Amino acid sequence: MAEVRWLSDAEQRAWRAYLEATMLLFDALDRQLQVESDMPHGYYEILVRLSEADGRALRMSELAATTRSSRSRLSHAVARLEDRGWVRRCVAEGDRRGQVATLTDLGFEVLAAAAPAHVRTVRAHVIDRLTPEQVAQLEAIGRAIADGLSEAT
Amino acid sequence: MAEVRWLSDAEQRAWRAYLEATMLLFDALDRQLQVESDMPHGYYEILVRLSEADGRALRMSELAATTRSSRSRLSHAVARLEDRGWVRRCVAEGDRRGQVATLTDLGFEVLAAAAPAHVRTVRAHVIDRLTPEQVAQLEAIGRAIADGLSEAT
DNA sequence: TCAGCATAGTTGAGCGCTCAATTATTTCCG
DNA sequence: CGGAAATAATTGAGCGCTCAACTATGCTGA
Repeated sequence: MAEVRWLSDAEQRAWRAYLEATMLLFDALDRQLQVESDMPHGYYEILVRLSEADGRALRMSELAATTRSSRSRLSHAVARLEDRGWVRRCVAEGDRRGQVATLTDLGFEVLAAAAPAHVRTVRAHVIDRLTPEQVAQLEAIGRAIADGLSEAT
Repeated sequence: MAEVRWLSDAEQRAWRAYLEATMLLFDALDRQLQVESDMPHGYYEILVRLSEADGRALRMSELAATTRSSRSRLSHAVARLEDRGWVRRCVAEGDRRGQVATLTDLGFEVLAAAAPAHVRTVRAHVIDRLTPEQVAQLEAIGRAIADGLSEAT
């Protein structure tokens, strides 16, 4: 094992600030969505991605890719969304292994009802607390980190 | 309900980049710690905070505050850490309602063994992918968000 | 052609977290 | 003082996620 390059003070402060912010933020987002719309943040993400897709439908694997979640996580989640009638699954044309998840009208309505309060929460805790420059910086930083983690194909 | 101020394109991109990065990152951190040190990231955080405290001990409520976790979460977590022999609990002097969690020698060793690989992971996925300026920006952004969420006393 | 491997997705056990309820102790103040 | 409220922490039910194992279908080449 090579030497460990510990974090400098500045790096440590940045890392901890990011961790702290993210922890508090994710808890807050989850709570807001849970209380006001009866769904965890992960479900909201799934509904959003489906709502943006052609025909409001996506293959399970595509949906897993865009939501950055494992196949297993998605399977469990979509199963529950289906129970609620927010999403419907059917076999994909041309590949009977595949499943296509489709957002139902009810699912779309639920999403439309949840979105305003969710966006307000994101604004209140993140966007509106940052300068436009910081918003741009956050995008660049996020991209740098995400790209590094994505390339692990 | 007031009008909704939806996110602009730039805001949307920043928010999604941050979400994506954080999702991938937290999954990666959790997996690394789980595989190499048999603990979730949350447990690591608890061990770190205890190791930095005077006498390697903290009141449950202080530990909850510094790790930004609920009392309930912490109770469950410390119960498991105690089962593993990494932490010990005893009643606080002067207030028999309180409990003091103390890092055991074994717990300290486990933390010391886990730390190098964890720090390498944080470097590889975050710090070393950012410029020093970006590290400073991340701290400022993190602080802005965390401060907003903390003030909800 | 068909065996072997790859791909798509599901399933169940086990764990950590949330919420609400609960226990135990201390503080406040009429 | 003594009862009510505040504080400290735990507990258990329920849910979402991970991992590993599994089913089912498609592809590929000797």
